[in-house]
Amino acid sequence: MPSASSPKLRARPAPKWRRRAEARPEEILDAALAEFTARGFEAARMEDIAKAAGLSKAAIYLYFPSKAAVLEALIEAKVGTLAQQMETLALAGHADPLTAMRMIATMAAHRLAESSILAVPRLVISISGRFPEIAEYYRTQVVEKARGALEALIDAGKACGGIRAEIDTKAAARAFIGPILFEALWTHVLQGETALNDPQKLIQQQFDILLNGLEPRA
Amino acid sequence: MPSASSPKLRARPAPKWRRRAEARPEEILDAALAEFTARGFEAARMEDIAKAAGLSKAAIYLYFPSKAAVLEALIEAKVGTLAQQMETLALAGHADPLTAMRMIATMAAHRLAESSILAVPRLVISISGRFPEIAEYYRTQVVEKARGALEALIDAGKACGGIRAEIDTKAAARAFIGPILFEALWTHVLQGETALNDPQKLIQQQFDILLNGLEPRA
Amino acid sequence: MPSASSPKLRARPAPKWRRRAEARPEEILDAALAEFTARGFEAARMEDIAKAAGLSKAAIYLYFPSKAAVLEALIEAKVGTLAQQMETLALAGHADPLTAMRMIATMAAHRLAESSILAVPRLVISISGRFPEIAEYYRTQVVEKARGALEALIDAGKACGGIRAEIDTKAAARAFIGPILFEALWTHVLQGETALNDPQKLIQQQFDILLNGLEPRA
Amino acid sequence: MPSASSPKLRARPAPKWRRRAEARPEEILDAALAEFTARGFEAARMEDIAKAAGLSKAAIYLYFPSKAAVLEALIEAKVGTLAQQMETLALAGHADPLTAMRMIATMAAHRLAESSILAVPRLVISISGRFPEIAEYYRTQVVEKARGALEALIDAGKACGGIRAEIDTKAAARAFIGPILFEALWTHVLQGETALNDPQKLIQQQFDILLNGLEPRA
DNA sequence: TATGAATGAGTCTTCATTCAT
DNA sequence: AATGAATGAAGACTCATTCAT
Repeated sequence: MPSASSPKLRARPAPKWRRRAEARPEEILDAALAEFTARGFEAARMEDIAKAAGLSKAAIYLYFPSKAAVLEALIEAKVGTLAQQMETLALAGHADPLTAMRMIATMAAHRLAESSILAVPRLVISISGRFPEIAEYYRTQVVEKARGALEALIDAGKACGGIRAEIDTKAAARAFIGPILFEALWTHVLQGETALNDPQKLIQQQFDILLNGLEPRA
Repeated sequence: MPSASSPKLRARPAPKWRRRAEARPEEILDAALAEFTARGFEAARMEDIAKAAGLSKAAIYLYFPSKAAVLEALIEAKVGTLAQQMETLALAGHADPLTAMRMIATMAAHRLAESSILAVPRLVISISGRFPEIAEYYRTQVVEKARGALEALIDAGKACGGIRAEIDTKAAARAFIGPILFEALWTHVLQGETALNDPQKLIQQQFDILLNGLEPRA
Repeated sequence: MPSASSPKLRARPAPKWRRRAEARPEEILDAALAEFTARGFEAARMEDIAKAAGLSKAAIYLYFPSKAAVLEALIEAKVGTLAQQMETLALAGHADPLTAMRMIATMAAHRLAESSILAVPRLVISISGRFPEIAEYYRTQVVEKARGALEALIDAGKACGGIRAEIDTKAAARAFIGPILFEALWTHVLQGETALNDPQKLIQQQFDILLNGLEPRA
Repeated sequence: MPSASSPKLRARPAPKWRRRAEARPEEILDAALAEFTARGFEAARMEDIAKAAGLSKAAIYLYFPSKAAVLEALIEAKVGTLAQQMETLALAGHADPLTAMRMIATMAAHRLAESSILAVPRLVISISGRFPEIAEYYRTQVVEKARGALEALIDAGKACGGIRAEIDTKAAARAFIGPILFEALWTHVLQGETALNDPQKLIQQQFDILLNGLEPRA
């Protein structure tokens, strides 16, 4: 993460104390995520974050040098977990790529039903104007990795004949991810009625189209 | 799925002296959109909006009672143009639904290449936490309408045999919209390298998958 | 009235136009009195005064150079009427001073029942901190005149034997005015239950005490 | 009928650094009283109050949520002291009611000579239009209590024969309080020449009239 | 480590006042 | 004589951040 790239984000001086520094920061970040997504980065108040984390406002500054630093650390932390999960998943399924894709989609659909899962990407979208480096970081660390893994899967599918060879890999990845993403935004951001409450069926339908296409087969 | 390219999105150079008062609100909204998307709603300063619109800070309050009211009016105004465009488009193509869909997608891909097009939906996403009613308004007035129109098109396609009858309409709409939306977010929010600079090809590939599916035909 | 005594009150330049200047100003002053007493001088908005007077905000400035000038003119106007009324009254009754006093008190009690009557003195009290010259002007032009007239009456009463000669004139005036004033403040400012709704009785009781004293006569 | 001379009405020189937080609210209220009475509630600036109290503007908001809240707290605080003083005084003198009344009047006259004493009632009058509840609060907590105590005294006087039985108690109270109140307003609000600089004589004269009446005894 | 107290630098909002018409 | 439009200056209130303890 480009931690000092933003000119207003001073690098935090490696602190000497940081004793219980393993427990506290995480609590703070959790609280911050909640506040940031509820009210937006600017509108979120350090005091509320502190209260939610069970600290005093001033104590946050023992762990993070500024509000922006909290945001950065927050993204960084969430990204860590995510990225590796994805790679594992994708690598797991080179044997039978299509089955692997269906598993991935099912899992994704399940997790996207919980609204907290979308919190981070939503936050990233909302602050992307003010913190482009964070958006970029998220893209490279999360989305691009996931995309890469998915594309590898699709290539594997093409290799073993489950997927037509002439298909553009990027387009296929997009066709796979896009609908799920759309449903997630629709549900959690725009608060529309969701198809996510029956993930099994959602994925079933999606895969039918994805694999067989809209047109009737000859 | 986006939006009338307001030709005034860039604020015009502030004129030295007063002009027709009827133009003012629109100028203010254009300036506001620019500031809101650049910095976020909270971080945008009324003074900057005013300056960009060529007015004094206080003058904005002659037209809108508060910052939040500017936001609301902004969304409302943009939504107005959008919604009707969409319906027109969709209704236009019941004769040959599949061709119509391809046209719509091509047009969308073209327009999404301009980054200003995504400004409003992005703004909606970023403020959806603080102003859920606005998000809902946007959903019902824009997204739901567009979705409805598209679903009608798909139903027409099913009726005339161009689309398999057993396909779920909602899923098909999702499969159509999702990838385009994903590419737009990818490009403008996450700033990844875009496929949008060759919209023709993008749509070509997308439709190939959408119509024929990933699997080889028997 | 010390019209330019306050350094912040510029003397208004004798205007050339002032054509319908006889009707408008009075309407403005009436509206101003209402707003000033309802909200206080500072909190009263020129726009509300204008609206109440049936003009545009800007039009007030054709008649008065500033908000403070409106206040001054207002006091000046109200004082004019009051002062002469009082003198007339007092002079009228040198023949039978005690009867005259009773008449004055009765009339005062009647008029003080209307809450609008107290509006000006109340306003004077409330702005006395910020505009000491106005307070002084009011004292000299109204209260001192009234007091003078009343003291003359009391002196006349002493001369004709209706009032004990050894009584201090100022103290007698105070004893006469004070209770009425108190009742008025009590009623209109502090909103207590009033004795003013039976002015006849009020004055009866007051005069009994005033003339005969609290102690039993020998 | 006024009030405990708060010895801190003049703001103390602001100390360089923090002191006991418990003292702060009181300091703020003292400073606020000074500013409110000098300029009026609306015209008084929070910054000036803060400066006078030796704090920053923002610090006031640690203790009071708004300017109006400062006003309310101010009145409440001053009222607290006052009310109990009055009751004590009045109860003290049931043995010899007339002597007690003379003592009360003397004390009142003495205290009214200090201009700070009238500050609170004056403030109450000036804001009564905008904050009627405060005026009412002041009436019930202060004026009505004082009046009640005084009326009890007068009733006691009637019972022991020092005051004529047929006299209306309320009227007598008014006749007692009114002149003192008038002199106070006259002196401190209208800035007339005062009789208060010889309180002894003032009370002497007042009581002569009050007890014996204006008319010569037979 | 932790915090209560404090503040400087803003931001929205209001309003008396001006001016072109 | 009148006003719709505009603004400069000001004020209440907020909040990230600091500091003494």
